[in-house]
Amino acid sequence: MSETSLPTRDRLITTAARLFRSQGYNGTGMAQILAEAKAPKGSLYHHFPAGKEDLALAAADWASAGMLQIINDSFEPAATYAQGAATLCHKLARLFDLSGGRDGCPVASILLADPGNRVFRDRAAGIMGKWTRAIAYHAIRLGSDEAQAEERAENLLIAIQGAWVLGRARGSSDVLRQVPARFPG
Amino acid sequence: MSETSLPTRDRLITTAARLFRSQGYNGTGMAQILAEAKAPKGSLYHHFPAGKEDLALAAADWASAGMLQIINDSFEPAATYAQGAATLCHKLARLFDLSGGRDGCPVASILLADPGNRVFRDRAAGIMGKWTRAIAYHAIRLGSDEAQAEERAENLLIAIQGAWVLGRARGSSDVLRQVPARFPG
DNA sequence: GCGCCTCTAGACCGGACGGTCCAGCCTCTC
DNA sequence: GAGAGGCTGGACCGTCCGGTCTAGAGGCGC
Repeated sequence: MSETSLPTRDRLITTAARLFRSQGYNGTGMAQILAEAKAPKGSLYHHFPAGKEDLALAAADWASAGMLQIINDSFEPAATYAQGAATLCHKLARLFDLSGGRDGCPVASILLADPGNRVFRDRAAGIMGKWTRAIAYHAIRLGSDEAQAEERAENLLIAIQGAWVLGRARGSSDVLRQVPARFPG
Repeated sequence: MSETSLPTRDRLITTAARLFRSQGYNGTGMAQILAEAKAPKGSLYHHFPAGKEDLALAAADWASAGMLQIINDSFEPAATYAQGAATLCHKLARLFDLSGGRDGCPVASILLADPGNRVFRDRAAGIMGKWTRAIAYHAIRLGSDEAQAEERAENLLIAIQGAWVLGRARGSSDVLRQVPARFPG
């Protein structure tokens, strides 16, 4: 965990993102976040006045940025859309394994715990929209027309989300690895 | 809620299943389940000695039986696999709308809150395996060979799970309704 | 040195959490 | 009618929850 050397605020965000992702928003207490981030309570409420919800939104945004990075890293060197999609699934499968076969979608686990929370839900929809647009952008760049690009991007995101759920249940990244073969569209 | 007239034990199971599904396992307190099921604490710990975990497993099993029923109801009258799959997605979309656009996979929301819990995770994997086998059974009945049936069933389950996640974020059943068109395989 | 402001440190709070316990009711059996 | 056992009702418990508050440490410009 190179989290250790970061400034307090970033340490809180990355630690919260990691814990929320594997234990869920409601399953993770502030005390644990504070302890693992080695930060006192005062600092947390200084940086995130609205408390847990503030921190969760920041953690989700941070996780989303990481996901966008992975999407771009996967598609940029790709010669075809299919190749980029395959690389993306492969990278996500590796990260899944690194988490001990536990971590699914970072945004879903943080922001979709209680869909009654409109702020969380809207943010989740916004973030996933960004992901779709990022994938669609590369699809167009790699030869798809606009309509097909949008469809491909959405299909890929649905498949990845489904694979994350099944993969968590089975504790295996196989589902994620099979996505490109199962859904070549 | 026709839950009201059921015997206490069943009232607890159905109420717990409903609340866990929309608020998550960790987001739902025993007090709320007890209040909405109109049952006293003593009864709960009489019927489910191990408490919340016991109740969650029973609720997941009950929800799984409901899902199997929907799968069978969808595929039995179908003339082709594609038709059965379309009916299934349509039925799930209707239920999704009835929940106010909130409820995703009942089993995932109950048993996958913390994948560190092996009992929960194994049960989730077992239940989803049942669903896959049920779908595959109908695929074979409707003309698929065994290998294709298994692949089709798994594909459909992945797509539905993904659509549940995206649908929750957007508060819309559209994703679920589009699954048959997006993933005809 | 001084005042200022950001950030740290942790004691403290009320309430909600899951769980225990037991007295008593109701029904079923003899 | 007596006794037994399944079930109910709810008081009660220790723990952990997210959040507040205040005292002061540390770096900055002047």
